[in-house]
Formats: sequence, C-alpha cells, structure tokens
Amino acid sequence: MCGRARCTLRADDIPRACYRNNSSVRNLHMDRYRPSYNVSPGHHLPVVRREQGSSSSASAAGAAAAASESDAVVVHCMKWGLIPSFTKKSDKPDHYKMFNARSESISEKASFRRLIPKNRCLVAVEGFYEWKKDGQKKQPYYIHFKDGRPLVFAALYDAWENSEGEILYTFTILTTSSSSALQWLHDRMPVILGDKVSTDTWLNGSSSSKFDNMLKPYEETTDLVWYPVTPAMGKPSFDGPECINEIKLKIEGSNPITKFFSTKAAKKEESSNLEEKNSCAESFKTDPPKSFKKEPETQDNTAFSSFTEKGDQDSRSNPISKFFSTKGIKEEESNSEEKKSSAEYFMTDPPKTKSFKKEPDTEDNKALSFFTGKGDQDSTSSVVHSQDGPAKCQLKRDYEEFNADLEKNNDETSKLCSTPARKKGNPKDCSDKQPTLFSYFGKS
DNA sequence: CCAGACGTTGTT
DNA sequence: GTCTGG
DNA sequence: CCAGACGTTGTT
DNA sequence: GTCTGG
Repeated sequence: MCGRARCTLRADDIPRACYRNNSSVRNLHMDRYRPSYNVSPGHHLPVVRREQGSSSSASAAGAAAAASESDAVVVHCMKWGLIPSFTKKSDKPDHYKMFNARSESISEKASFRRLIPKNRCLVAVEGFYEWKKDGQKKQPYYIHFKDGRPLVFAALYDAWENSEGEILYTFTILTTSSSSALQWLHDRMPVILGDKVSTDTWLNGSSSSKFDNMLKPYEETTDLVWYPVTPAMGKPSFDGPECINEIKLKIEGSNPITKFFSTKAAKKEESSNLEEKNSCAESFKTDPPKSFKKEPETQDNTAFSSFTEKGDQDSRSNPISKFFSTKGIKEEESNSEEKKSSAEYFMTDPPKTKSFKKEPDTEDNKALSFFTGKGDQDSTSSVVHSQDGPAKCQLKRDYEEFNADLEKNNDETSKLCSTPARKKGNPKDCSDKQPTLFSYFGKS
C-alpha cells in the first residue's frame, strides 16, 4: 500500500522529477503545497498532469517554450485521496476511502475506470512509509531511492464540486503487488515509474494494453532502499526531518546469551537473504551486531524531542526474529563488513530538526528552506554513501550542486518554465540497476 | 423502470 | 457518470 | 495509513 | 473491537 509519504521537493523540481524535462509547465494551486516529511491522505501534494484544456491555448506565455501542446503539463496541487466527481454534494469527502487504487482492477472499478482516459497523473515524492506488523507492534520503514532521486508514482485524479460550489481536485495512487525485495515488509507497494518512457506512456493516455505491463512492482532491486524509522511518525501530526532518521531496532530477547546466538544466526540468515542486495538489508543486517557490541544510541530519543509524547521509543520490542521469518531467497554469502560500518554514519541526523518541528504549515518560508534540499539531503544520501562509496558520493554532490543551480536559475520562473533540452543517452539504460544522475536528469 | 453502489488495507 | 441489482 | 476515542446528566 | 478524525 502507500498511505504515508515524504514530499519536501521544491515546486520547481517536480517537473524534472517526473521526467518532464522539456515540456512547458504551468503551476496551479501551488500555494496550497506544504512540503512535509509526513504526508497523509487529506493533504495536498503536487501532481503532474497533462494540460487538459483544448490543446491550442495551452501556451499562455509559452512563446519560447514552443512545446507541443501534447507535451504541456501542469503541476497541479491536489488533495491525496480520491473523491469521485459523482460523490453527492451533501456527502462529507472521505479521503481515506480511495487514497489507493489497485492497478490490477482499475479498469473494472467504476470509480477508477472512468478516469483512465483523461485523468492520469504523476506524483513525485522522496520516499514513502510502510509499516511492518509484529503482533501488536507496528514498525514503520522509510523507503526511497538510494541515489536520492524522487520516486514517481502512477496516479489518477478527479474533480468534485462540493456543496459550496468549490471544485476539489483529488488523486489516488496506484498500487501493485510488492516487489520480491519488499515482500517481507508488505504485500502491496505503489506503482513506481522509473523512467521517462514509462511516465510518458502513463501520462499520454495510451491504451490498457500499453500500460498494464508497466503497472508492475518496481523490481530494480539495487536502487530502492529502506530502513526503520521512529514509530512516532505514525502520528499524522508528527512532522519534520526526524521522520526519516534511521533508528536501530531492538532485539527482542533480553537475555544476553540469547541475543548473542540470535545475532549470529541473524547474520547468517541475512547474508543469504535476497533483501541483502538492497541497502535496506543493512538496516537490520547491521543492527544486530551494532546493538550487540554497542550502546543503544540515546540520540534516537533526542530526535523525538520535537514531539513531546511519552516513550514512543518503546519500539525496542521489535524482534529481530521477524526478519528471519522473511521468505527471502537465498543467495550470496555475507559481506557485511563494509555495510555494517556504513550504518554508523546514518545516525548523523539532519540539521534543521528544530526549525521544522510543530506547525509545519505555518508559512511558505519555512517550506522554502526545505526546497533547497540542503539539510535533509544528507540523511537520504547517507545510505548512498555507505553503500556505494566514493562513486555515489560524487553523485550525491552532483545532485546537490544541480539543485543549487536550479534554485538560482529557476526560482522565479515558477509560472511557466521550460528547461533546456539536455541530450543524453536513453533514459532506460540509466534507470536500470544503477540509476545515475544521468538517468534522472537525462532525457531522450 | 428506479435504487444504490462506486474502495483499499489489514486482519481474522 | 455508469454499472449492477431488483 | 495510524491515532484516539469510545458517555450521560446536570450544573455553571 | 470499532468507529471517527487527521
């Protein structure tokens, strides 16, 4: 499923995130956008949809753009949680009813089928959250791309006129079965479109035969990663960078001896687990050894400071054993060496923890500070750092610089902007396996 | 014909 | 709006 | 999705 | 457990 996400992207970065590199872009209702580390249904998010009015007038000022109408898109801020247009005006909109749409059945469901021809859109986010159940306990994980590039979800939107005559735009995110790598966490995941071709196919209203084969679990096992985060973010009002701070999971057994053995067992198991390929694995792969040899980091707790509450940190009950139960596929041997140490770096937390806490909605200024992507970028890329070493570090730097440039050049062109064409290799190559900045910024 | 539904997730 | 059920 | 409430009478 | 609220 997908019921919670992080979107702190700058408005200006959204078209690019959705591979709309050349098209002219118009913004709509973007003043309603509030970047957040904890977005849930009922909140606004920017989506990218085709400029729908008759194609002709699209270029309000698109002189220079000269983009073909067919390429014109709108970054339109809508509420997450579909409210079909046929909803009775008297009804109170329930955004939690249809915040997801099973991709396998959108062509059969009355509420979604009607949207397929002309109401497709894309949703870009930095990552999303998924809860792993452990009996009564639920441990949230943050899932994102290793290189920090935004995820692009396939979505459908609709417009509904409420009793006050206002038109409410809402959208639903398509889901599919989980990739083999994420199966252990959850059986459903959002449909992730990983390259320009697929986003084009989805946006351009191609027939079912064309798109149904891309509404599939994202299986590029090397670029999606994850790690456990504070259970405190389960509270919808808990917002800020601390939502994505990696935490350590506590081992269940209290007996040291038990711990010892379970840890060993864990290492063995993990290493052979398929999950291992994803840096995700490192989250727990490294945990057992860490908690074993080191102290639990009280730092975690400090991260919570922003949200009063009591000891949410009791997440310690998370049994490592749960990982063993995963039906991972056996594969390679352990190489936990480097990965292990890597996890250590994660704990360095994002700078602006303080500024964000509480009242994330206050004003745009605050939001803008996030757009710069300075602080939070670190935590995200830490994974990159640890996993892939120098090479990826470079990427990260490039990415940041790129963003910096963007900020300088595009800040004032939010209304209508067209990005210069950047000829690059075909996007498909890049998006596979080892996504690079080229794959992200490149265009066909 | 009219009336009523139109959804997903998770859990059991 | 559109489809299903009665 | 998760979090949090889950109630009435009577009095001020 | 179940429903409401965010």
